[in-house]
Amino acid sequence: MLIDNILYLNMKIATYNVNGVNGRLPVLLRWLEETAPDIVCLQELKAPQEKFPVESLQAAGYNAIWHGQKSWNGVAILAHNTEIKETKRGLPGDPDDEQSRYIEAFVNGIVIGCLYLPNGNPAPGPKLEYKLRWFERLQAHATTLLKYGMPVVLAGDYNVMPTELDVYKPERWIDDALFRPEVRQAFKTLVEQGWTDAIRKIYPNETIYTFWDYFRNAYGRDAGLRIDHFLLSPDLDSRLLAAGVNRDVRGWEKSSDHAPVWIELADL
DNA sequence: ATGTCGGCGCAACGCCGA
Repeated sequence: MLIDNILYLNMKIATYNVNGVNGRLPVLLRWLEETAPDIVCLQELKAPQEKFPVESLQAAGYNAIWHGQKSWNGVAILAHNTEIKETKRGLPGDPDDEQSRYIEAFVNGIVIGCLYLPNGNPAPGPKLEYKLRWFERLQAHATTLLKYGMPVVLAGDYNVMPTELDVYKPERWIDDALFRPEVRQAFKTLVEQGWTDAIRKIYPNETIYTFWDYFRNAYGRDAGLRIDHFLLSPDLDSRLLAAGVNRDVRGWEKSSDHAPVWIELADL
C-alpha cells in the first residue's frame, strides 16, 4: 500500500460475518473507514447477486468479488485498491450444492479462501449431515491448496468453537451443532493438516470471542463464542505479526451478531 | 424453552434461518 510516498508492506486481512450486507451497510462502511483493512472476507450477505452494494464499496476504495444468494448465505472478498483474481466460486466436491458459501481469489500474492460453513442446527438431523459433508469437502480442498505450496489464508465463519476456551458456558453447548464432538473433531482434523489457527496462536490462553447472540443481552454479559477463524498455510505462520477482534463494532447501532476479526501479516 | 435479528412475501406481520 502506498501512502504519501511511503511503502507499507504489511498486510491486514479481516473477516466479518455481516448478517445482511445491505442492512449493515452503514456499519460496514464505518468499520472499513476506521480500521482500513487491505483484504476483507464477508459472509452472510443475505442478498442476491444483483443487490450487492458494489458502488458503495468502490466509493470506499474497495474492489470486490462476491457470490450472492437470495435471502441467505452469500460470501464476498474485498481488496483496497488492489486487483482480485477469482480462483474459485463454490467449494469443490458437490456440483449439486447450490448454497453460496465459498469464494476464493488470488490477492497480493496470497490465496484467500472466504468461507461460510453451514450452521448445522437443529442437530442431529439433515442440516448437521450437510455441515459434516461440507467439512469433508473443505478438508479435501484444503489438502489441494497445501499441495500447491502457495501462501493461503482460509478465513470466515466456521460455525465451530474449537475448544472449551472458546465458549462462555461449554456445558450448555455440548449437543449444539457448533460444539458437538464430531464437529470439533472435523475442525481439528483440518487444522492438523498443517494449518495455523492465527487467533489462538497470538492469544494461546485467553478468552477471545467473535460472536455474541442477540438474545438475552449476550454482548453486555460477554456471553460469547469464538467461531470466526483464520487458518494460515505453513509458510504464512512465520509472517503472522498480530491479530485481534474489533469487539466494539458489535456494540454499534444495527450491528451484526458477529464482530470483525483481523490478522496482520509481514511482507516477505 | 426462551430470547432478537434480517429478509421475504399476492404487502403486513408471520415465517424462516441463525
